[in-house]
Amino acid sequence: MRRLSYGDDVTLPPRQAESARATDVHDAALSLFAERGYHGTSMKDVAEAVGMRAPSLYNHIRTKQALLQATMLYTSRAVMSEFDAAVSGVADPVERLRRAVRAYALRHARHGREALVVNRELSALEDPVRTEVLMLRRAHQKAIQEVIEEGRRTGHFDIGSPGLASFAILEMAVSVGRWFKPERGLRPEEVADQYALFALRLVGRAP
Amino acid sequence: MRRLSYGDDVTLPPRQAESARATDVHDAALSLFAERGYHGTSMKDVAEAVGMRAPSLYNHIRTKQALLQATMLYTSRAVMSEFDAAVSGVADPVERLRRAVRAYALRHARHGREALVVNRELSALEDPVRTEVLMLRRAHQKAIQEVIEEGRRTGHFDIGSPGLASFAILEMAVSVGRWFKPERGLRPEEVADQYALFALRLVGRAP
DNA sequence: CCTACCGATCGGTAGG
DNA sequence: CCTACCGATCGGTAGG
Repeated sequence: MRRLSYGDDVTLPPRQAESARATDVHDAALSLFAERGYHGTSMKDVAEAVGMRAPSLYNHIRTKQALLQATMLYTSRAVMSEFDAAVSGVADPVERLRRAVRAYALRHARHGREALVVNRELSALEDPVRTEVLMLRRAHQKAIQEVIEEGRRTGHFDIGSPGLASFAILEMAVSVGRWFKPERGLRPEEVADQYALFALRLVGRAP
Repeated sequence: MRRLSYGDDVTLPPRQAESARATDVHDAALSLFAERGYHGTSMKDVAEAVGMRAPSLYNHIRTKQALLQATMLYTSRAVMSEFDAAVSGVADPVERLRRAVRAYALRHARHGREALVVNRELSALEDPVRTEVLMLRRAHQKAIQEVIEEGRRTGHFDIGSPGLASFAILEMAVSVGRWFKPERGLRPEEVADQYALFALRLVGRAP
C-alpha cells in the first residue's frame, strides 16, 4: 500500500514504506487515469509523465493493474473510515447526516482524481480487489441509508424512500470531484457545508 | 444520424434511414461502451455481440469513433430539446424546475446506457463533436441555473448559490442511470417524480 | 534506468 | 459477410 498524499484527513493502518520514485509513478498514473481513463492510458504515457522510459516503470511497480488497485482500495477504505470518524459519538440523526455528508463531499473536493477513478473504473478493476471495493461502497451506502432511516423513525426527517435519498445524496457529493477547482475561490470546506445542507433539505429535515 | 430506439420521448429533426443491421451494431456498441468503456471495448467485442467478424462491421459503420459520436450527439441534443419541451409555456418557477428535473431524471431512468456513456466518455470523444457536446451540456446546466435564479428572484426559492445547486441537481439525476433497473418494481416516472421533489427541496422551495 | 525485444491485440483495409 | 493481412501500439521481460 502506498502514500497517496491524503494529508491528515484519513486514519488508516500504516502502509509500507515506498520510494519517492514509486510515489511519483502512482501519482502520475492517478492523474492520467482520472483524465483519460484506465484503458485510455498507456504505460508509455505514465512513463513520459515522470520522465522515464516505459520499461523502467517496472523497477518501481508491479503491473498497470496494481496501480489501479492501490488507488481504488486505499480510497474506498478511507471513505469508510472517514465516515466512522465523522459520526462516531454523535447521536442526533440530523448531526450524523450532516457530518457524514460533509466528510464525503470534503473528500471529493480534496481528492477529485481519486473520486473520478473510483467511480468510473470499477469495470477495469480485477478481482479480488474489485469485490472488496464493491463491498466497501455498498457498506457506505447502507450506512448512510441507516442514518436516514433512524432520522425518519425519530421524526427528524420526512422522507419516503431512504434508499433513493441515500443514492441521490451520495452521487451528488461524488460529483463535486468532477467540477471542483480550488483556484475558483471556493474552499473545500464551504462546498462540503453546502452539500451537507442540501442533503438535510433533501431528506425533509423537520424545522 | 441514427435510430436509437428513443421511442416517443424526444423530438429531433428527422434522421437518415439506416439498415436494421446498422442499428444492431450501434446498439451493441452502446451496451458495451456503457459496460466496459469506449477504450475497454474492441471492435471484435462489438462484432461478437452481433454475431459477425470484426471486419464485417465496416460494411455498416464508418469507424469506432463514429459509433461513439452518434450516441453522444444524439443524446446531448435530446436532453436540450426535452428541456425546452418540458418548460415551454410554463411561467411558475416551481413548476418549471419540477418539469425540467423530471424530464432529465426520466431520460436517465429510461436510457441508462446513454447516460453512462455521455457522462464518462467525453475524454474519448474527438472534435468537433466533443466541442458541440460540451456546449450542449453547458447550455443545459445554465438553463437549469437560470430557472433557479428566477425562482430566487421571485421569492419561490431560498438558495445561496444557484450554480452549486444546479450542479448538485443535475448530477443527482444523472446517477439514476447508474442504478435504475425497471425490474425492481419501480417505474421510471415514479423515480423522476421523486427526484423532482428532491430538487425542489434542495433549492429551499418556499412552502 | 536504458535498449532491444516479446507475443498479443488494436482499428481498419483489400479483395473477393 | 468472409479470410487474409496491414502497421501501430499494447503491457511486460531480458539482460545489462
